[in-house]
This record gives sequence, structure tokens and C-alpha cells, in this order.
Amino acid sequence: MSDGPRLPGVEGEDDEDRIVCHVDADCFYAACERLRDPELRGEPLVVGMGYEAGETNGAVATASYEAREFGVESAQAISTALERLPRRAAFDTGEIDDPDLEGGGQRAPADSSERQRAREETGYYRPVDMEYYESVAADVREILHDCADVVREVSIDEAYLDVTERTAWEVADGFARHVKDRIRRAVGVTVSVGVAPTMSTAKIASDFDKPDGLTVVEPGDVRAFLAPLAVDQLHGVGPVTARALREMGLETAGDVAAADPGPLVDRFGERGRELYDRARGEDERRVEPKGDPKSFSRESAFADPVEAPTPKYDLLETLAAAVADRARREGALYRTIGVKAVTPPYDVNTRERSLPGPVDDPALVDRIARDLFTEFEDAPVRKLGVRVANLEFATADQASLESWERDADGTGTESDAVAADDGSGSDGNPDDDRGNRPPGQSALADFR
DNA sequence: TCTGGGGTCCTAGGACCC
DNA sequence: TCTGGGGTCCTAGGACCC
Repeated sequence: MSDGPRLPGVEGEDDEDRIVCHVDADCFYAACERLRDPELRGEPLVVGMGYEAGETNGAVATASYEAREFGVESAQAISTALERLPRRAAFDTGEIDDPDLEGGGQRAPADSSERQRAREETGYYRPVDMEYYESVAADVREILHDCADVVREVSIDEAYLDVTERTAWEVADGFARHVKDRIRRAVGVTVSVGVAPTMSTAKIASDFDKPDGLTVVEPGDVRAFLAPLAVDQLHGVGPVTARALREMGLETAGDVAAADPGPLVDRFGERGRELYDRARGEDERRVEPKGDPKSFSRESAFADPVEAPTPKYDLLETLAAAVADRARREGALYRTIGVKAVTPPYDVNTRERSLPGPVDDPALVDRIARDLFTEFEDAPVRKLGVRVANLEFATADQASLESWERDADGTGTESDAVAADDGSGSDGNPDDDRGNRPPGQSALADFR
């Protein structure tokens, strides 16, 4: 950047010194539910995905800290969660009168203080309501963008901020406090914040003191901060890698940092190198806004494995339509269509097919998904998925060029280009583009 | 903990090309 | 004729993240 002379070796050192902030909302889904229903505040609360009121299907998306005390954990089956933390509603209606004896109504009514204690061993269950959470997240996002020059949103409840130009190490603590306070006052949810010179350390720092945490790790303290952490605290180390590392005698980030990187690379490939670097607090990644998505998918599980073909094809059709619709609303063309079939005990099978060129063609998604799925037609299936990938987000210019190219060789349809025009998809009505589709199928529909 | 849903990235083998 | 090497694309699976 600078035109001035630079000493070799220390070149760019100052330019590269960043201040990165990782902001992570605490139990975000639960916090949102409490926002619109204050009765839930301070109570054990479980938000379930694939869960419907009164049912036992699905998995825990978020458990409040109060619910975690009963052993309810993220990703747990709702049925398991219910064993540990029965429904408050069931208790209040007298359906159960002792959480330890769910379903056993034979007991004599307890006295009121005993009853009160029993009641406290139950909790609230709510189904996920993404639309509402998105609206809350949008308010948080607005504040984040106001607090930093560059923001990378990682998920609905998590973002990295490059705040190098907004603060300095000496006052980073106050800066982070300001971000937290603004979000709490304006939106009503608490976030945990980690500040560090790299993305990977900032991420760990935000997790360090949850909930409502604030941890600043200055450049000189990074190694000492990371050293005592268990290896599975490192981002990218899951159960499999953690076990492998322990087998190599590496228990903590400090052990990894002090290890010979050679064997790590031999065992884990490129990831081994990354692991080694991250454990040492080295991470060259810059905070950058998130680019276009790489794929869209929809999947759904059966309550029990299904063998009969018809319900499977019915679900497949629904998923295919939903994925194609999503792509169209987002203005994406796709060149690869795939299916996923999960068979007992839990074998994940994927099949995919790439097309000669990018399309927007719901009928084709349906046909290819069916075709790829025939292999599993008679197999017991617990879960199904449809995916489109190799996405292309055409600009208006590109769309007309594409249209021209494909019309020229006779393999395209005008509707592909029309649907790809990202200036038109703003109202999100999937039916809008239908009128532009010529009768019959696109030429590519003959591809198989 | 026997299992939701939506993503990303990496690896490895085979096909195919030059 | 049984033998190079490099590059890219495709597919399936796996690990991981929230």
C-alpha cells in the first residue's frame, strides 16, 4: 500500500496487524423466544428443530443454560431431552404430576411446596421459527455493520468484525463493551465477544467466557491464552480429529503448538498444517464479507425408516420443488443436481449429476432427483435430501450474454436468462417467472 | 447421543486430455 | 506399445460447523 521504502523482513508487519472481533449471540434461538414471550425468561427452555408442539420428534437446536443443567444438549433427540426435562405444559395440565414419573398419574397429590419443586424440574419446549429469528438477527446485523468496516456473517447468530480502524488494543475492551451494550439495549439479546489479532483466536475468545462474555487477547498473549485449551476447543477439531490427536499424545493446543508439524501433515494433510498454525495463533485469513453460496439443499427425515417407494418419491418431489424454488428466488443457476438418502443404521449415500451447462429448471431437478434415487427405491430410508450446486449468480449483463450464447447453439431457453436476472427476484414470488417459461421442457431436460 | 437441517471444505480415484 | 507427466473435471464420502 505505502510507497515508502520498506525493510526486507519486517515488510508489511504493521499493515498486517489486525484487530478482529468475533460476536456470538448466546443461545440465540432461546433468546429470541424469550424476547417475544417474557414468561420464558429464567426458565428452562428447549427450542427443537423438526419438532412440533406436543410431539416427540426432532432434535434440540438450542437449550437455554437452565435446560442444560438437566442434561439437555444441542443436537440431542427431543425424546431424550424430554426424559431429562419433561414438559412444563404436561405438568401444569396435570398430565404428569411428578417429572420423575412421567405418565404415572397414580400418585397422591403432593403438598404445594413439593409440587412447586416438582414443577421446577420441567421446562418449556418451542419449535424453531426461523422467520422470526431472522428478523431479530437483521437488527443485530445492522448494529454490527455500524460498528465495523468489514463484517463477515458466519451464521444467523455469529459474525467476525475487522475493527482495526475503529479501536486500539489499549481500549479494545471498552469498544467490545460498547458493541455488547448497544445490541442488548436495542435488540434485547446478549452476545459474547472475543477480540484478538486473528479470526481463529477471536472465535475461541468469544467462547471463553460465555454467556455475556467479553475476552480480549492481545497479540503478545495469544500463545499463552491458547496453550492450556483442550484440542477440541480449536475450530475445525471435531470428535474424530480430537481422538486422533490424543492418540498422538497431543491433548492441548500447547501440545500441538510445540509438536513437530511433519507427522501432523502426514496424518491430516493440509488440515494438519492448518491445525498446527491455529494452535500457535497463526492465521493469515482476513475478515472478508461472505461471498455467494455454493449450494442449496433441502432435506427431511421420516419419523421411522420407510421402505415403500411412494412416500419416498412424494417427499423427494416436495424437496426438489423447494430447492428449485429457492434457487430461482435467489437468482441462481445450477449445473449439478444431487440427492441424499440416509439408510439405517445411519449410512449417508449421495448421488449427483452434472449438466453440460447451468440451468434454472424445476422440472429437470425433479426428473434427475428421481432418476438418481431409483437405486434406493426399495431400500429403507430414514432421511432424504435434494441439492443443487455449481451455482452461478448471473448479473443482468451475464444473463443476456448467456441467453445469447445458448440461443445460438440451441441448448438454452430464454426463461433461464430471465430467471437469472437478479434485479427481478426481489419479491420472491416463485410464480412470477412461470409465465416466461415456454410450454414443455427446456432443451436440457432431455439430458440424462 | 442412535440421529435435525443447512451449509463448507477436503480427499481420493477415475476419466479424459495434451 | 505397456509406457511419461501434468492438469482438470466429476463423483462419493467424510469431517466439521452452527
